[in-house]
Amino acid sequence: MGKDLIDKTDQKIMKLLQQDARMPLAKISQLISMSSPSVKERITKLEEKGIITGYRATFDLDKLDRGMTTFVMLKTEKCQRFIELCRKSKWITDLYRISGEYNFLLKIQTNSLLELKEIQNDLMEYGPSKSFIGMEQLISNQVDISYS
Amino acid sequence: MGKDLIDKTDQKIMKLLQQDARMPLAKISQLISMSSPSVKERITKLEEKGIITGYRATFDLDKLDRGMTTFVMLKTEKCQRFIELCRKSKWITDLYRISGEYNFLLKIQTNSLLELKEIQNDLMEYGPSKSFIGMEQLISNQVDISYS
DNA sequence: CTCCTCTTCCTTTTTTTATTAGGTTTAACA
DNA sequence: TGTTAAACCTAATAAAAAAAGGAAGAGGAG
Repeated sequence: MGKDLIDKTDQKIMKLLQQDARMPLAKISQLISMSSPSVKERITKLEEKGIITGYRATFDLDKLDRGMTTFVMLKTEKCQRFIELCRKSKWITDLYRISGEYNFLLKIQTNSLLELKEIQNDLMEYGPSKSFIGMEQLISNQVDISYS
Repeated sequence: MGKDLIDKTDQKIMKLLQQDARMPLAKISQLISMSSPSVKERITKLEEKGIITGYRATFDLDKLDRGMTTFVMLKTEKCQRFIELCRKSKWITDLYRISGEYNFLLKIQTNSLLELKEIQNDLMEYGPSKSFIGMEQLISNQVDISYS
């Protein structure tokens, strides 16, 4: 039925699109030695199969006054309400349900401790939590495509 | 000197490009009621200012046999060597230096516990660590652009 | 084996999109 | 008040994407 195999060529295309989602077909086709209609056909198939899920611009969070990263682990029983709160929050960029002592792991991007304090206040009522300030991002969402 | 102000229009453009980095200028220009050369000019400036840092394709990690997410917090004194190891690792997609009891926070994407076990072995020699399995990603890198 | 079908790729043509050129308006400021 | 710079526009040109049509090869069924 659903054979989602991707070959070496697909991998190369995906790698290029991961680096630059707006790279023209002509350039991709040149880099991997394949005609641009064929490249396009492969990309379309990868999209249809749901392997490529989208294309996003990335921003410099410092320049958007969101340079401060904080991770929070939190334990709560009011899960649905908590998730809603996170979705509405302008500062929470990532939310995971996790195993272990805590239920959730949040990534928060704020300008300063001021906003962070406000968020912490909101979170407090949901249960105990632990926070870590992110000092430096050394690797950022680098998915290695080779052999999948 | 470097006034990095972005206005309402820039925000709208950025929001659209965050949703779909490959949206044609014509569509953006229609959605925000501005001519496409003007839209292009703004995008170019946002890139030049370093506010827009890139465009990336996103993938379904399940379909790439990388569906399992694990977070590891680790304390080590061999920082440089540890960072090198992480950079070389095919499975580690994110690495942060953090404050507190642990030095580093890693995000690991594997197929199964098997690969995870191998990684844990490698990590062990660097120092004590704590792991959490990510059960579900509820919010994924959603940066709210409004008022920056 | 041989015909059929499906996939993948190609080249060529057409359509769409991006870029450039040139000009208008407005605001800031000497 | 004249000058400059920024931001926008329209129109023309250049570039890229999409569509059309077809060839080559792999695998299955008779």
